[in-house]
Amino acid sequence: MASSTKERILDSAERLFSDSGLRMISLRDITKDAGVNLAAVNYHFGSKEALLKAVLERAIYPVNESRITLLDELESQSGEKGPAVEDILHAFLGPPFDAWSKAGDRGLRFFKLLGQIHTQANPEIQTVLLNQFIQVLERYTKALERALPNVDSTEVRRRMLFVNGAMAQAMRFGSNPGGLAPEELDQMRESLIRFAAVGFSAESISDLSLKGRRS
Amino acid sequence: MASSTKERILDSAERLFSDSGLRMISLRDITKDAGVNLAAVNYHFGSKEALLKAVLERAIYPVNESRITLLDELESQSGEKGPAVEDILHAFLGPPFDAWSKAGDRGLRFFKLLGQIHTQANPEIQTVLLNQFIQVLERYTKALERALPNVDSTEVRRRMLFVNGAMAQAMRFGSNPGGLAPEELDQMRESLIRFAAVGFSAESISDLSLKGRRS
DNA sequence: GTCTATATGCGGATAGAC
DNA sequence: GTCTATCCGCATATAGAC
Repeated sequence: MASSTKERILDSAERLFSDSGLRMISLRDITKDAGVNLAAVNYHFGSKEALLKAVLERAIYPVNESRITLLDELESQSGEKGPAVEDILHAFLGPPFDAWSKAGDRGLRFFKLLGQIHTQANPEIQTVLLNQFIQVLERYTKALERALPNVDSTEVRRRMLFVNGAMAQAMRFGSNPGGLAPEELDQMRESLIRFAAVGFSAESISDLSLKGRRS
Repeated sequence: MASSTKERILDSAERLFSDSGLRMISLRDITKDAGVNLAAVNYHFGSKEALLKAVLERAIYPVNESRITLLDELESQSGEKGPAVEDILHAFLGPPFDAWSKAGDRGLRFFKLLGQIHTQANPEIQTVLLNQFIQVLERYTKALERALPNVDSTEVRRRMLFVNGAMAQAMRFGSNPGGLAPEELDQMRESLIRFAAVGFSAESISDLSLKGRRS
């Protein structure tokens, strides 16, 4: 067989949840799309919520795993001063973009799905998700603090927030109807890394006034 | 009376939609929270979707309006070269932050609500929303292109995407339980403007390689 | 493991009295 | 304008035959 009932359910659920939200999609929608019986969901997963968890784990785990691996490699290869800002950001931003371009439709869906979770899922599921990501975020924040000894810690964390938001927005944009061609996707990634690296390396706020620099 | 039935419905709907999503919240939830009768929603607004539109218009219009006004002022006061990047970004990012700090709980809800719309609303509502915002975005993009003659147009648009995402993420973060103290909010805004201004002013991608700058 | 049939409840919307 | 009562459809979940 091409794929098992369980996998077909996961595929359909991932696609439909991502495109249209968690609550808008019924088990009937999913089972119809997957070409399986309605009762199969409860047989294989137990409930709609348990199905959502299974979808999440399958989709998200590989990206975070890859980010950790890449940072490990960077740190083992770098010298006393640790990896450079650009390299760190490349390791952080690369995997989601790679997932996007390599996995075709499935890759970009990952980010829509994150958005759906963030706005709709119950706290328990959000926590499961957040805990995984926080581990990654902490590792990267520490690496960046080391690479930027002149920027204070709370400022590094704020900037990491900005980078995350910028990345999510770029992904959402690319997943619109029409989408992005492969070379546009590459440009987007490089632009983002550059934008983030320059922003991260900025001096702290007090150095320059934000006004009166016209002409 | 403290507020009319219509206003109480709008207040409750805004809060509940923002916190928990559009589809998760029923008219029964809203009318119970507002302390009004279930049938009042259909009497005053006609349908759940019409209620959502009313909530949106009330929440979003003032911010975009304010952004346009501020840019008008900047441009009338600036000379031949037009406003500086920092000033433009200040005008773009200021109003949402002001709404946030001034309106108390209501201000921050605005951004959660945007997120809900983006992931859950039907295309018609998204389009209404987007059309308003696109006008603002176009005005600001043109101003930035003028201020950055050495950065090409598609790159300016990409960076505007990043700024939007960073802003949204900052807002979402601040709206978490615990939230941000007023002075932390100010720091967040200044950090974001600085981060964005520096990122915007970066040279185009080809100038520096992104690798091999370690040690 | 997979199906049909059904239990049970919540959803939006409305009719019609007051 | 506001209320109660109700229509009707769709949701999740499960029972039980095959």
